[in-house]
Amino acid sequence: MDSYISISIIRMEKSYDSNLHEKDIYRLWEESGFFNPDNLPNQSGVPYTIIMPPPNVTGVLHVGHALFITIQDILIRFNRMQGKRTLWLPGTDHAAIATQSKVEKILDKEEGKRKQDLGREAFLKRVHDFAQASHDTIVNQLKFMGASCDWSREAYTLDEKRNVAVRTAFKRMYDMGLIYRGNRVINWDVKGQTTISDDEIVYVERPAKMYTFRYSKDFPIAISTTRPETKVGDTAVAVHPEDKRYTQYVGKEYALEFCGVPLTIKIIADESVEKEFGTGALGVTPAHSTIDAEIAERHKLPTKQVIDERGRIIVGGENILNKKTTEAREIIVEWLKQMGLLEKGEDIQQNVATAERTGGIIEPLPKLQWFIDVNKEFELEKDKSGLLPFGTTTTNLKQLMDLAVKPGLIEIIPEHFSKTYFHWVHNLRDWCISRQIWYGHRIPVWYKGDALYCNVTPPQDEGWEQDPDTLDTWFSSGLWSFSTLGWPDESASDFLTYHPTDVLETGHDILFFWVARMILMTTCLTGQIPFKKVFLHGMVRDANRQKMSKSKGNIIDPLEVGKTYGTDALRFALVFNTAPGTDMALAEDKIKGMKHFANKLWNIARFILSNNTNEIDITTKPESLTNEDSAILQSLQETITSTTNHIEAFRLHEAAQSIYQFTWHTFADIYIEASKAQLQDETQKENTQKILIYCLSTILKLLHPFMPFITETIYQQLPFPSKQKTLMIEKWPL
RNA sequence: GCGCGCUUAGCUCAGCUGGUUAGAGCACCUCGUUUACACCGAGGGGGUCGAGGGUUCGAAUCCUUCAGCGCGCACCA
Repeated sequence: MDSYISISIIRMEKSYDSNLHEKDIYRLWEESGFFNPDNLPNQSGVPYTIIMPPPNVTGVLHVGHALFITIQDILIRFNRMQGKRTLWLPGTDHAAIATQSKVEKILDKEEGKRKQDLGREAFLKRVHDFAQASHDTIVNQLKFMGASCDWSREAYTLDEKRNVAVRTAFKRMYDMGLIYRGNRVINWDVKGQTTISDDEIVYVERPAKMYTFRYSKDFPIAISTTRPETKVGDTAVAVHPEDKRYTQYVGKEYALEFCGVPLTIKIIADESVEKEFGTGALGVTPAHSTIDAEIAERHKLPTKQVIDERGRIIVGGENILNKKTTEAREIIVEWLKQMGLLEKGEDIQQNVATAERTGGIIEPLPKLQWFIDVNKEFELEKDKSGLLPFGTTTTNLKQLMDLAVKPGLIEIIPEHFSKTYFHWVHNLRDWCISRQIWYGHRIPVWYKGDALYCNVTPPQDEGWEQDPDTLDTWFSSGLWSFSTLGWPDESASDFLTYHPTDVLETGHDILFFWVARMILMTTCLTGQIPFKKVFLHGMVRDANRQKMSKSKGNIIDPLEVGKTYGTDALRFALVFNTAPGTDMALAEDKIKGMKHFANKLWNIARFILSNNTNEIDITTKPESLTNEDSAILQSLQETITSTTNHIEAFRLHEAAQSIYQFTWHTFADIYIEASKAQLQDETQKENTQKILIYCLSTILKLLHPFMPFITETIYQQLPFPSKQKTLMIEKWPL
């Protein structure tokens, strides 16, 4: 019986206990240096790059982060084992508005102070400290999840190198005429006291009242609105050109007094007006509606701002002056009633624009801001990726974004998301990039009187003042694929070696925010595509398909379940039975089931290693196979092929399924059971031992990208004298 | 209004270019402690693949209509 007991088994507990191994294993990997592609044995290998979507430094990682870490780590480990020079570059995102408002909240709650009480510099120090602490937590969590990223290249969207990239990008695009400063109607977040982009708006359905009235008794047309208070800023009434009810009035101008405010209203005809809506006549408020501003531009109408940044009325007599919009509304409605001008007040459902971050109402108002012009024609100097049709060099940003996504350039997976992408691109308007917040990249523009100076470095002479605004966080995120690789130094070896990157893996919810902006910035500034594939994952929901949120109490904390069931079990549960791009339901039971699988593997290894397989010469092939031997070897070969094909086609769920089924229900259930008899037969014993150990080591390799910790732990127990220092760089089986 | 997606076993979902009796995990039922594992093994029940129509030798898979659910974008005067 002695022969069944070996040294190996003594070092393997009866049931796999992840907490005994994971930390040591991660340290082993880090010390090996192989996270850094410069240290990989095969320096002539083809590069393979993923730049990590930087998590916001606003808190701790949630299970959604756990999902992206898992998916990217699988792709990275798979490609590394295939001998590629594999780089997974990690980083974190300063997330300007999100981080600043988080610190503002803490400041208010804990000290009852506002940021102005501290001043710009002291406040920024607070934000910086918060971001640093948050960053450290995130890094530890990434390591906990087993992320095999190259920490020596770690980047932060607001560090010095990225700042140089941002200033350079701004300067170049300014010189190309793609960045301009203009007074336009923007989305003003009254609560957050900043502009935001169109994509940061969330529409919330609310009940509202739609009023139908005339400006004055003499005015011939009634109009409808939910916002009577803005009507003090009207400069026209627009009707449809073919609306016979009103043709007689078109072109006429009326001077009148509306609630104490003198107005000059011109009646115009514009195609954009719907005859059927309301009275078929639209009161045009050029200063406080994007649509109206466009009409005003077409008809050369004057713009009159009547609401300011505090969301208060700035015209009129004491009755409305300085009042909040909602208060002014009531006053004006009351006035309309008294004057007998109000014809109707109906209850309707209305979509109100709110700011994604603060939840505050968006007040459209005119403001001098910085924009990226998406329609302006320019010369694309170096078209390295072959974006433009042969022979052409002029383009615009919208067209570039359109051209970049197609077979041979950028491929979006799942494919149907490319439709969503094109739809967004085609409807894109100029992107407002300046923000009135303190935390972020300061706009590299200085003013002295009427003079404006834009450059990467400040002007040398006295008296210049820098623009107080910062840039939209997505401006710097848009540079992420190349600002992390040494750009603006285009001869930097990382940039030359690893760009364009291979895969961008991220959630489909930030397709516009981020993916599209990266394509815009990268094609424009480098003439290259940023990545070859965009691999989108879905949202992680709870077992009942509900969104996870603190208030619902249904949050699964990756660290907590990782400690209970093992990180490998969590990782496997996240990809098992989950198709790309679709939302997934994650129940704790599922993770538990995957823990059982890990334990199964553990015991398979214990069984094999306790059968003296450490004395077996695995360099020679087994001979005279039994039926069971042939069957398992063939099945293993099929598993290798299908797993490889599935991963290459981004079907990680199928790959996981394939390994799971083979390991448990073919290898363990059938072959190991058969081997028990074969091991008793002296003529078959050695062959069987060889096959067992061969299958085990192959399973470890196939499974390693998915379950790196347990596979490495077992690998370290294998008897091969010729094995690699870590399983991480073993050769992927063929 | 425009667009996208989903509807397959009790639950959560796979099913890649149409091809043998439609799969997995969990749950359920029966039996079982044997060189690893009860976090296990052997066996089992359970689906007219949302509904109708069509293409095809053959459809969960392709086309079409409809219904329900979810999401995105736009409008919202």
